[in-house]
Amino acid sequence: MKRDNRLSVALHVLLHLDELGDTVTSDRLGPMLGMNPVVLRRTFAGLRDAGLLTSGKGHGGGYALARPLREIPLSAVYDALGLAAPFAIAPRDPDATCLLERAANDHLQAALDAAEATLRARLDAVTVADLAAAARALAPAHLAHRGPAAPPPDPELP
Amino acid sequence: MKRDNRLSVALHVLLHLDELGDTVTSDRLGPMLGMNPVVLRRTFAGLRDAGLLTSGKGHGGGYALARPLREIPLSAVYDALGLAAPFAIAPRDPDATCLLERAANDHLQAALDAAEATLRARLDAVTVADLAAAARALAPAHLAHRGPAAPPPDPELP
DNA sequence: CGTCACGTAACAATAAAAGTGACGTGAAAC
DNA sequence: GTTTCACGTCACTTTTATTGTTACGTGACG
Repeated sequence: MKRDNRLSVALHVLLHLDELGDTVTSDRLGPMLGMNPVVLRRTFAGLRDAGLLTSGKGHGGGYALARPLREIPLSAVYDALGLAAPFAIAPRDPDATCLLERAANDHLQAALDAAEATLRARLDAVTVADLAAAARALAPAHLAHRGPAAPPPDPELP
Repeated sequence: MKRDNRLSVALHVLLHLDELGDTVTSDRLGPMLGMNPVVLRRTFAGLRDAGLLTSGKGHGGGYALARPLREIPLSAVYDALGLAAPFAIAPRDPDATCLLERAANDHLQAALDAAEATLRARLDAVTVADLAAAARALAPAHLAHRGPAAPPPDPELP
């Protein structure tokens, strides 16, 4: 089963954009992340359309944050990427005529919906700035120069 | 993103095995489900190893339930299939050296873990027999000949 | 002992994602 | 105004995962 890691990549990029505080080109970002620049540009299209980052052409062009990380909940990034569904499993035929299959699929779908709601609640409760703060907490010596750190987010909510 | 529907298929088969109350060969099941018999046998290997169904060779062989549906929570089927992870998204590199990436991946993984816990709780709370009851509730006229129906499971828990 | 059906391995076909090259467009630099 | 840069996007290739298919061994039943 192949898993999509665009969300992970997007968060990583947003954090680096904030750290650099500058516009960065996809040609620089590609090697940094070990990805093809074209693939990155494809991924960023959604983030740009969602207003999370800006893109500029020509000299001095590239990508930059459109707003502070504190105003970007993880769920906004999740939505911006337009991931069809977060699950690797799904009912075989949501509109099956067989009643037995229907009953199975209906309950399976309900369970998946509940799980997705949990995921979304988690992503809603944390901003990208919280991740930056968590990173600073991991290595206070190196990166403790970006303003007062917010209290590290509770790493394990109930 | 490709989604796995083996869980849906497995539940469907278990329900039909119960309805037929007999051993069924993969060559009969394949066309019924629009799947290749070999693929079904591959899928059933896990269910057999987990003790959910029995398989017999030769004349009169095929697959049959190893125990009543009431003793099979959906989570047992889920586990028996050995689905690596229920999610289509994942951190890009769980052991990243970049602290920013680490922070992002750690939180993403925690959110995914929470969602999986929700999914598992749902699958634990329902047995395959509950699905059969739900199917009977959908069409009381047709299939109401398999004993008294349990109350239909609450379709939307909090 | 012949047939049936599982269990598996090896291989082909298919499909999805990623990588690649090319080109148009707008913006800045010169 | 022309050159250079970098995005945006298309078309195409490569890669990888899953599924389908064929084949064959093994045990069970008649």
